[in-house]
Amino acid sequence: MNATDTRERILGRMFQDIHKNGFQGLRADRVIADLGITKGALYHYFPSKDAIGLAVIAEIIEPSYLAFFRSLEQAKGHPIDLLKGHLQELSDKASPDDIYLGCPLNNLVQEMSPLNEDFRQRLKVVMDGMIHYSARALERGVAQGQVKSDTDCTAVASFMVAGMEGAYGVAKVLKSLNSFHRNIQQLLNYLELFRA
Amino acid sequence: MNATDTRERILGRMFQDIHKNGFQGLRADRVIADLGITKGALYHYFPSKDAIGLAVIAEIIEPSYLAFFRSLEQAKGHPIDLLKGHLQELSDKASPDDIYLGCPLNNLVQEMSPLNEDFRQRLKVVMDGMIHYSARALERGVAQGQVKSDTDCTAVASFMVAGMEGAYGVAKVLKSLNSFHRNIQQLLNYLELFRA
DNA sequence: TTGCACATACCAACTAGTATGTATACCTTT
DNA sequence: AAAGGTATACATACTAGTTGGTATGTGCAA
Repeated sequence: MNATDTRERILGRMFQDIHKNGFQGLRADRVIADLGITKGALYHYFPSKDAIGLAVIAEIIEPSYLAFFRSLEQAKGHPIDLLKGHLQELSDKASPDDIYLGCPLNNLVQEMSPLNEDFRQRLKVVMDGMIHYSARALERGVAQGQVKSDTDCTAVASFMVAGMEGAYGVAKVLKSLNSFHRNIQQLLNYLELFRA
Repeated sequence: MNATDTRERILGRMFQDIHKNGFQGLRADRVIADLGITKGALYHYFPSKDAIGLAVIAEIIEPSYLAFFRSLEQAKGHPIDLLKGHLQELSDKASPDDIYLGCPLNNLVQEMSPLNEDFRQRLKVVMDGMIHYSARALERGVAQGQVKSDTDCTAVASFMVAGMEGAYGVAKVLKSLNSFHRNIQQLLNYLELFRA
């Protein structure tokens, strides 16, 4: 077991605990007991609880969310199909647990944005990225005649992200995978409106 | 100062504190210090912290959210106009603080649904209500030829709520009232699609 | 004189964080 | 290659400050 492994194991479990309990509900003691390590190990890698949360955002959440949206820059194909494909995949792959625990990004956004400016800014980077890359893809679509020329690309991209997060949230209270599927479907219908 | 007043003063401040800090971040000590009362008063009215949270949902959040949607049952006028009017009002009246602190309902949904089944069920009642009354209004619209006959009213109502919550969430991280306005506008455009 | 509406004082359990010890790998010097 | 020093990667034990909750007392109105 080398150092990198331990750090990543810690981060992984912290992510899971935050996903379920929120950052304020995160209990470092619970996680380290679960991992079979001690406080010495934890505080060797992270100076504080806040640092753990920020590391989870930067090293786990941000990469996993932005991977797809960044890939839009080089992706070939109709931007609306690409975006719809991604949403469809989210919908298809969502497990009951994914729905019950909600979107990790959205959870942290709702909880931490008003409480900690460092958190908010890190989360904003992710959200901005998702919207930005989607909007750029749509803009290229406009330029290529694939997307209606009067489309407000940023507004559509932003609403797509909002609809997605909202779909997670509603499904979470209702504890209903079907609700998620239905709402994503409505979002897909919405996106279709902008095809040229 | 009679008893009812004290109870409601407590509940009101608890709501504010929860709105900002979340339920897990709620500190009873902070609130009672703020109100100038003591633990004796607090625990005279509420047996536990959970009871406070549930009372806030049942007595403050639920009535304030469902008031409009219940009113749809007797409301005259085009259902799409009624729904759009409500969203437009939310958009117009939203203060920077409303956006920064987010939607109280959505905040609690994200935080508490996986943690406490009592909370989830109380919150689900509110969310179900919003969707249910909206869907019924749309169905009456279908019957009266105001709404397209092939409309999946529940799906549209559900997505409207999701879009609304999503709009709050995105605006919250971005700390942008404009983002909220834009996303609500997109939601209004979406609703317009179903006018007969 | 009984019950309601609080106030006061207190506590047990937790929780992030620290101070300190130690085994081991690695690197340098002789 | 052996010796010796040093940084890394943890483990152990402890603490200070919270935090929800309780036990008990008290003024007052009906």
